[in-house]
Amino acid sequence: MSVAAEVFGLHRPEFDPQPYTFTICAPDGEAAMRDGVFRLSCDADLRATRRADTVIVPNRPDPLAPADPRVLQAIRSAHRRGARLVSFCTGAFNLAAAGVVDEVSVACHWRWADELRRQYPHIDVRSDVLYVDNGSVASSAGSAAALDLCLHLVQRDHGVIVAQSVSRRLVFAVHRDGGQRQFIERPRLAQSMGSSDGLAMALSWAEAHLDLEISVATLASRAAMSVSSLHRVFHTSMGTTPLRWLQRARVTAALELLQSTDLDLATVARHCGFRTVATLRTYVSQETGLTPSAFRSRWRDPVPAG
DNA sequence: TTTATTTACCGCCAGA
DNA sequence: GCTCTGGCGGTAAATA
Repeated sequence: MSVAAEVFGLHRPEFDPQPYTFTICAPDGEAAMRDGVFRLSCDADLRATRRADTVIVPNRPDPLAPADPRVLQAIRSAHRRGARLVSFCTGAFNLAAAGVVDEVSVACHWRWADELRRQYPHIDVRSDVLYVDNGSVASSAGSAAALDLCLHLVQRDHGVIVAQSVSRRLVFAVHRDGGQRQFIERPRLAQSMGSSDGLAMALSWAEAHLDLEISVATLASRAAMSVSSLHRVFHTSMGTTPLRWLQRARVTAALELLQSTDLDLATVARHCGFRTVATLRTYVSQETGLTPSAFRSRWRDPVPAG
């Protein structure tokens, strides 16, 4: 709940109009939070979901207890009229109970994934990723993953500049891709030899020098380890590969330049380490579904709407 | 969009 | 015997 309030509910004087209007609602205007540790009272009841573009379903206090039928009805109604549904953590139980994720994958906190599968065996439950965005329904694992999902949604709604502004205000250093693992394991190598510092320095260096041609071998050399070890460390600690990490860093930088400058595509490509505009186009399209020019046209206006 | 080339990934193995 | 590392080679993916 606090993640949603922080990202979507906070007043942001840097934007006019505000990117979002935010309302907390609950049956009877009250809800038990954090397994009943405290109760939240709010001004709105579930009728507020009838006009929302996005309905966020935070964690359910007790996934083993029956869901509140009024909440399920509100979720179904919102889904029917085309509102976007978002769940955090055990909120996935409510989406499943409402029958709105029968056809799509749903992410859930790893601790509750087996129970969700047991209760709803026909649903594709993802406990290995941070979040899943199916367009009309998005779901995430625990609280930190919820933050990743929220920033992903802000970027989808308002572009990379607004998302980065929100991220900075949160002092949230790195937005993680949804496909990354829920578990971040610290490699024993890093603990014993301090090589995590080497890796961190290598990644910092790469982010500061994206205009250079950086190969996996270069990254490995900067991190003072072999290519084989680099692959292992990436797989274990981040659930991705060196190249995929590098590509994401390049695309993020490119989107920022597209949105905040008038640089021509060749210059943007060069600044971000894409050797040709065609390569830039491929990755921007992959990430956003838009060509670089279309992305720029879509987000060039710094004042967000809606 | 297609094609050829380069590079990355990953499983396996041997050595420390 | 276990863990970690680095190299090799086949396959897949990326890139020009």
